[in-house]
Amino acid sequence: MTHSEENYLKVIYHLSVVSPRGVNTNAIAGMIESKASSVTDMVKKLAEKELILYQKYQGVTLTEKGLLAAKMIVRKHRLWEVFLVEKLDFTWDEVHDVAEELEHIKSEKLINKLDAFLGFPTEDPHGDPIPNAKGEIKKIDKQLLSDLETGQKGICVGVKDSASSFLQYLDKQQIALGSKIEIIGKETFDMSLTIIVDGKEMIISNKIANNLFVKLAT
Amino acid sequence: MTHSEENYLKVIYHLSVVSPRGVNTNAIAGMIESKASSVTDMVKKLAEKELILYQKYQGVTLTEKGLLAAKMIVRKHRLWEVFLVEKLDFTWDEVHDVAEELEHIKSEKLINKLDAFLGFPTEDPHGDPIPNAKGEIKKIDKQLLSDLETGQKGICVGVKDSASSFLQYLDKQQIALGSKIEIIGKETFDMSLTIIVDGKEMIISNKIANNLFVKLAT
DNA sequence: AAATATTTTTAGTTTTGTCTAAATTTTAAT
DNA sequence: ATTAAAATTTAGACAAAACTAAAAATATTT
Ligand SMILES: [Mn+2]
Ligand SMILES: [Mn+2]
Ligand SMILES: [Mn+2]
Ligand SMILES: [Mn+2]
Repeated sequence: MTHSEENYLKVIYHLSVVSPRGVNTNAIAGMIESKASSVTDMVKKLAEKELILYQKYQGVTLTEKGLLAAKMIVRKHRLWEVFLVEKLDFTWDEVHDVAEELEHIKSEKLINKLDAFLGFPTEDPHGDPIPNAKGEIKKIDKQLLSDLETGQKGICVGVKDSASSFLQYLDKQQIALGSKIEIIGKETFDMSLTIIVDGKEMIISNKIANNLFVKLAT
Repeated sequence: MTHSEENYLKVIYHLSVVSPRGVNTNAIAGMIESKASSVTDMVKKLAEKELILYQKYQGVTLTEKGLLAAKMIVRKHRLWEVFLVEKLDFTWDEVHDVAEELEHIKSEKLINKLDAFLGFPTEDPHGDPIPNAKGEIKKIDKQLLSDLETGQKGICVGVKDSASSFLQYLDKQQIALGSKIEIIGKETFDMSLTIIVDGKEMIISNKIANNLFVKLAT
């Protein structure tokens, strides 16, 4: 599989979460940063290789084979992110672009040895699950902070968006994975939240709350 | 720079050692495993980018810029080889192909952090020198085992060829970097050598002796 | 020095992955 | 049910990196 084919497969995999009944050409083009016509071409090739099911005008879905291949790319991406943060002292906002390149290195032995070296981590630095060598993913019990009610408490376990500007904002506010968050107020006008993060009170916008995953604390 | 351009540059760099007055089209084609006509095309592109000097029919030489770029690729290749052996427990015959891919990852920060993580190694698992971040290379005092006289002793410090079949042969004979080698006899007919490796006597062919580097022990 | 062999370059194709512009199909709105 | 809008596909083109076959330049023999 080429570099480009792998990128398409991964994007289709991610889009499948929200569009399980078929991923659109345009959505793929948006993620890959290419044009719809280019997507049509590539999608035909992937269908030819039986990695996806493609019906003209109806969008695409991954086959079993394509799903496993996509998971293996995601596995590599996330393991490399763990390596960069844990071993090379990268910050969580610096790792994504490098991992985008590293995920294409073709060596099963490499990735399995890396996995062992890192102690078989189950989550990456952004709280996303890492598929194991068989492609199995441990379901993480989490929900968006924006879905919590006033008075509820949770522990920050992941980010939905991992744009570096967002991650750097979180660093500045001292919000990290593991932080205890309690909601003490909701503004109905703009849906902004007043929260207490590890004892410190602050106000965050709805957009922030919409991109933070928490595990509900009872 | 593309993947392919980097491979050409690296090959030209290696061939420059034996052909400092200009590397031939055919020699490059042999190493890249492509055809002379393809080399001509690529060589024009590299000259256009001022990475090499190219005169029709006269071979190519690296510019300062091209030399530094080539050294950075070699640096990455060898640091990744050290990583694979030291941290992921690969054997020295398994690392080259993976490093061929890893050497193209584009991140200065990554390679310098990797360098630090590995403790700034100066040689790779095959005894080849690793250029530092400035492109400086520590000259290693070594010579071919085949150039030693009967009675001389040395310590194995590197291999000239690093084909996995050769490396596996060395493993089988328990010859490794650091082994003490003494020449106790030379056969004039086929230039085979009788040697003592860490106390163990054995016979090796001229081809083996021609691919082993030793540091002379006084 | 001329003839021959070798090396290198040019010319013309191919494949991969992209693009623009036009045509087609599907979806949404009157 | 038409019509308008949006999404998707087709057609044709291009750049990168490879190839084969033929032409040109250089090197080697006789
Ligand atoms: Mn990422
Ligand atoms: Mn991640
Ligand atoms: Mn190598
Ligand atoms: Mn090496």
